[in-house]
Amino acid sequence: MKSPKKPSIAAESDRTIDIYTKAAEIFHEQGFDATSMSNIAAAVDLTKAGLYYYIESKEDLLFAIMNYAMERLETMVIEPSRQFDDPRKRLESIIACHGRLLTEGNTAVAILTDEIEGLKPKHRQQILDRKRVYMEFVRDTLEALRAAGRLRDVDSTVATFSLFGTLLWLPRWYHADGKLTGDQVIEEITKIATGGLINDVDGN
Amino acid sequence: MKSPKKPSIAAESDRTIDIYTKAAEIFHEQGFDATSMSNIAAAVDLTKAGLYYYIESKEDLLFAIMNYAMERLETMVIEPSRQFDDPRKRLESIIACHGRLLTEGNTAVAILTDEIEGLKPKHRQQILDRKRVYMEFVRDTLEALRAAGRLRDVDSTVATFSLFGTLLWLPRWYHADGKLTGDQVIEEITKIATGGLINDVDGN
DNA sequence: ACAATTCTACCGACCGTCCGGTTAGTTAAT
DNA sequence: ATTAACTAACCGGACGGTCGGTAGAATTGT
Repeated sequence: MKSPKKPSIAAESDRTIDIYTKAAEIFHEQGFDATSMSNIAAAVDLTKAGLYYYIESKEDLLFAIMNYAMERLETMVIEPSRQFDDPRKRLESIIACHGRLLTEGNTAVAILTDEIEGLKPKHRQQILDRKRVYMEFVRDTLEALRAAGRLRDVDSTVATFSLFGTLLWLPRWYHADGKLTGDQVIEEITKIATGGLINDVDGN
Repeated sequence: MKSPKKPSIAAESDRTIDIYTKAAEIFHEQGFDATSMSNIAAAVDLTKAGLYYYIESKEDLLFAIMNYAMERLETMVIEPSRQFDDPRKRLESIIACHGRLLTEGNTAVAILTDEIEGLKPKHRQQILDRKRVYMEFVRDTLEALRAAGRLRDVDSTVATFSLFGTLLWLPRWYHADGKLTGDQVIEEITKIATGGLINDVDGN
């Protein structure tokens, strides 16, 4: 009766997901290199050998976390935002969805940026390729704005990186128990980012 | 006749400065934890033992680099920008000066953000305190804009972090041999950031 | 003037520790 | 009896750091 089937991303067991989640948190707090497998094992109440019953290697664990994070980005940011035809609405959706992933504590997504160097070249390239797709989705959105005469006179590549910088920095300073709620922070960031990009001559 | 006195930051020898510079570059490329002392030693044509003639410990080396970076931020960003009384000019100066430090390859400044966890708690707190001073300088500038009725309706803390995010992300994607020059990138970032913050109703 | 001494800038070899990962075996439930 | 889910003990290797020593330049004593 309790979770009879769990056809998640790759049919992982509950325990495996628990390990991924905890590992992502610890990687996020301490960094990949500074985290030992014993640290992770202890956090999920296992010995190191017990942990290796579930995973193949440290690098593989990181790769799995990053694949999960990319899958979240794609299904929780790109897909929902793609449904907006209006480029401004689409841009706002990207910021809000991505921001929400980060403020709601999806540490895996936060790791995506910081720990890429921990991957072997082949795995790294796979993740970078998927990130590139995301980046070009954002850039295309900006270019759609430009085509409609609604983008300020800014380079879309620099604009995309600027937006990413703002978003990627978010999990390093935002804490859920601060004076602003996650939704408030997202709204502020949306105001700032769109204000810097959108030509507001006709007020929409 | 050749450099008779060199009263630099702390009267360091040429060799020491060379070590700091090279170490900063390698830390920036590979990360602090992923860099071994032998790596650094080889990069400055020394053995590990020879390297330890100049430094006390790996952590101490990182601390020295970060102190140097903070000193650069203070003298090359805060001090020159403080001379502008007009808050908009001051904000633009902050972005331009900080951006220039990063595009001109001051790797030490780039490290400041990413490798804080490598420091011992006491040293880390010292650096964080100095960074806090910088952050409040930026926030005060935004509040001065607000007092003059020239800031959009945005939270100044979130705005400061957003700006920092954009700047701190810069050295991770900008390469000097790209299609845009450093100055062009800085100008674009300035447009985007100020556009998102400044209330342009009366055009200045 | 020159030998004796001291100092600067380094090196080869080594040490204890910790890490990622393995192996051989145990336990508990089917 | 078999299998899934572990554990205690261990391994090779890399790491940060140390130690004893030394070539050569600089300084000092006479």
